[in-house]
Amino acid sequence: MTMDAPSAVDEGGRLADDLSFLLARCSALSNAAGNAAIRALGLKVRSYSVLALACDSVRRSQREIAEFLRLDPSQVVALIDSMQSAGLIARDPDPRDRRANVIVATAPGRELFIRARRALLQTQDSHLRALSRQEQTVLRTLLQKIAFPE
Amino acid sequence: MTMDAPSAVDEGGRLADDLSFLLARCSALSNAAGNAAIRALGLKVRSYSVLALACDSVRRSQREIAEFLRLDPSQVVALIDSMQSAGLIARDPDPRDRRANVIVATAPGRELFIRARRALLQTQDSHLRALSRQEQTVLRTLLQKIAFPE
DNA sequence: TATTGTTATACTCTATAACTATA
DNA sequence: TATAGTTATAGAGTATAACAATA
Repeated sequence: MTMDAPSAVDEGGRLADDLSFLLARCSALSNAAGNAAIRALGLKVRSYSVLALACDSVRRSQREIAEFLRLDPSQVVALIDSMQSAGLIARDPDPRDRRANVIVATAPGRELFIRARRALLQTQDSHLRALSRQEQTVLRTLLQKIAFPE
Repeated sequence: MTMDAPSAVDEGGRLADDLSFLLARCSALSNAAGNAAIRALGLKVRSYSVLALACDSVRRSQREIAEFLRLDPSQVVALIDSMQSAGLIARDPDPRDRRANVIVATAPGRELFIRARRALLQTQDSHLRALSRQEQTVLRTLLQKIAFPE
């Protein structure tokens, strides 16, 4: 019993203890910092993510990119359009399924990705400086369990 | 050296290992599940968060709510308007600063909050079932360090 | 029949600037 | 001068349905 006993509604209901709220706030902070970090490169966190997948050795269709980034496939069309216009990625027809396009990064796209990744890592380090390396590893493992459940 | 050695770009650059991406994806999943869980109550995660703060024993101004939820103050106006029309919260003029409103929940608002919190906890339990209780506690602590740095 | 990419559309959310009344 | 709340508005993001080509 403290002097400032929380009300009945407060007990266990504090927003600051709510995992969903914390995820939302951390994600918003991270997204804002990330956008600022790569704005000079003409990228946002969203387009950077597409670029990262296009650089990955796993070749992915637009559909797979949409699922991975939790976007509607129709949204991915516009994203890919603009990045293709900018010469960062290309639509590679899938010979095994003529409906599908595999999204691959161009050489300039890969160079930009590497620069953007470097810029993001620097701000992440300053933004996540509240966590030790070990804590960051623990956080990564826990988030991956939620993000990609078996 | 595995048979499927990652490309040079892949090394250390996999999106699935990126804390910012993981935060975004977890937040998106959590937000979608949360919205579905309380849709029948006429709430979304956003309005639920406002309601939770209005129920808190700490009396907050619109400005403080905006900062806490990482929203622009102008967005909070519309949110509060609709929730006030629904009779869930009230604008309580701050006698010490006649510019400011303190946002407080009405009795129906508190009842709805309790029901919504119950609904959310149930889906959280199913959504976060990938984590043990102990892991959830660790995750909460780590996220709080990022969300509210000293 | 079902799926991939696409288009179109409407809706919500977000960001910005400006205004008022207070401080 | 600066701040709390408000208004207006343009832009970005989101959700939905429908379509052609292909499976």
